[in-house]
Amino acid sequence: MERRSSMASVLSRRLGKRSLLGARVLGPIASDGPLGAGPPLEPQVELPEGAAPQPVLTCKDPGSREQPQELLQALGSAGLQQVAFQPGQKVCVWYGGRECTGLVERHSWAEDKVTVWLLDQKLQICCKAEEVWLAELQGVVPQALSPEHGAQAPAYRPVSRNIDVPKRKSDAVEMDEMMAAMVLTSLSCSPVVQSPPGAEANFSASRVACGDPWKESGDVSDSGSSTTSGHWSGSSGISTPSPPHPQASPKYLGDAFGSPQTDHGFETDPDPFLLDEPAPRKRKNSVKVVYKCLWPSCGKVLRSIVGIKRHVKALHLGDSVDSDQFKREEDFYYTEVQMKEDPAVTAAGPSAPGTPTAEPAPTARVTSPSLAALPLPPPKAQCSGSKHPGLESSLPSAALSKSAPSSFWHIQADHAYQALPSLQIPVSPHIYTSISWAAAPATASPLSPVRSRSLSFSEPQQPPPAVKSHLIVTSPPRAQSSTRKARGEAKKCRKVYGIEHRDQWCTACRWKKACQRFLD
DNA sequence: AGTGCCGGGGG
DNA sequence: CCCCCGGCACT
Repeated sequence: MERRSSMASVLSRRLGKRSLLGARVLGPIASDGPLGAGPPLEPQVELPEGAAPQPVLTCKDPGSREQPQELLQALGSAGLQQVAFQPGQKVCVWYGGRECTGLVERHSWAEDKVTVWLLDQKLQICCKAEEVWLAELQGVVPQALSPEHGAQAPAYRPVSRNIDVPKRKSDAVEMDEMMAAMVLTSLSCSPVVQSPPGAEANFSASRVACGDPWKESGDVSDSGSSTTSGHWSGSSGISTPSPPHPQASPKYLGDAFGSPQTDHGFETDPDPFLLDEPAPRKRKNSVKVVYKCLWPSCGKVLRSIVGIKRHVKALHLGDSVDSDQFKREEDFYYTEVQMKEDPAVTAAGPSAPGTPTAEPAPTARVTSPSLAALPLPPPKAQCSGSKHPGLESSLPSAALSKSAPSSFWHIQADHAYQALPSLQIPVSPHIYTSISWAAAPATASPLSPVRSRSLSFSEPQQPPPAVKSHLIVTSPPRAQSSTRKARGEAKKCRKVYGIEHRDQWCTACRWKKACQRFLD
């Protein structure tokens, strides 16, 4: 009745918005695969439009290469060689357990991060500068591994500095095993992991293994906040059973099994991790990076990776862990923390990062050396009164890792709808993932989440040659009123699960709201 | 016709 | 809040 009347006004209002949208500043972003069609948008920031065109966007790195002297120092302390990577440079990265070559997308000094386009993987990752080395430099090639990549040997690899790096016979399978082992290990031993058990479990090895199953665009970048809808459960192949959390929501489990596409075991929506620089990338120069030992009652803080590794290895791991499988285990026992200036780090001992005591996200950021991190249930979520308390708290990683297609993240994601800010979650002592739920409309982050592709959830479709990421328009005239999300090309719950399994949809979808699970 | 999702509305 | 749904923009 009156709805009608109000409708009118609403309508006009809506139209207004829509028309704006209709104008579609982001035209190209939506579906037009080809980027050409787009309006005369400026080259726009970090839009890695396809790896194809040489990515030399020299122009604008958001607040990057400025004058991070401090950082340099910090790095120096780490005893690492510091290189200024230029966009377009060919480099090697230790990613997913092996070296991958790629092109430098940009080098953010402030973060000491380098965004690299992995050619083989067709994805972009963001890692610490230390983990990247110029491909051209034929320097001290440490191990004799990467026989295959013989082409360019790493001139420098952080890890190998003190400790013999694992590089074994680059074997995908072995890699998996290794990862699995690591995961398990950290799962059972790691001090911090206790609370968020699902953690490592999710961190399935399979996705870490470079060049493999993890969908093409499985990028993992720790770059600030990445829009994420978090979800998906473990890997298909490996089901890391974690004894601790036996019971899962019968409901979800049930559904999971019943669900037709459960077989996939995971629903990846890699995009979330896409590289979207957190708008406020700028960091105070006073950032200090330290590495904290996460061993139970240790909490030692060192300023260099090498140092911390040595510490962990020597004091906690001992030499026993020698089988190459564990060589890099130290990685799991320390965490990198970037602090503003706070000398209080040391005191942080008690509240280990992995603990639910989520640290005030902004201050601490951690990156995993070379492992792809998976999103984890934000520890915070629990606090923020979510409705499935039981579920979340006892969310069995195991359970979800195998069949529940959406159980775990599903749940989390659902709440995401409720607008979670953006937090970083510890995935494992040393692996953090930052997630930020796109509650972005408000913040006019010019460079906001960019989703590139739709996750091929139930169809093994091959990724197009180049990962395309649509950039988010930053139309100068700030048409950021783009309230209505441009129709995503990604699959949404409905498509994925079908109406029959509506109960598996994310709540947002169920409520006919913007899908939070497969956001685009 | 089918979808995605904004704006509203009911309980 | 949680959940549903009319309706409209898009596909």
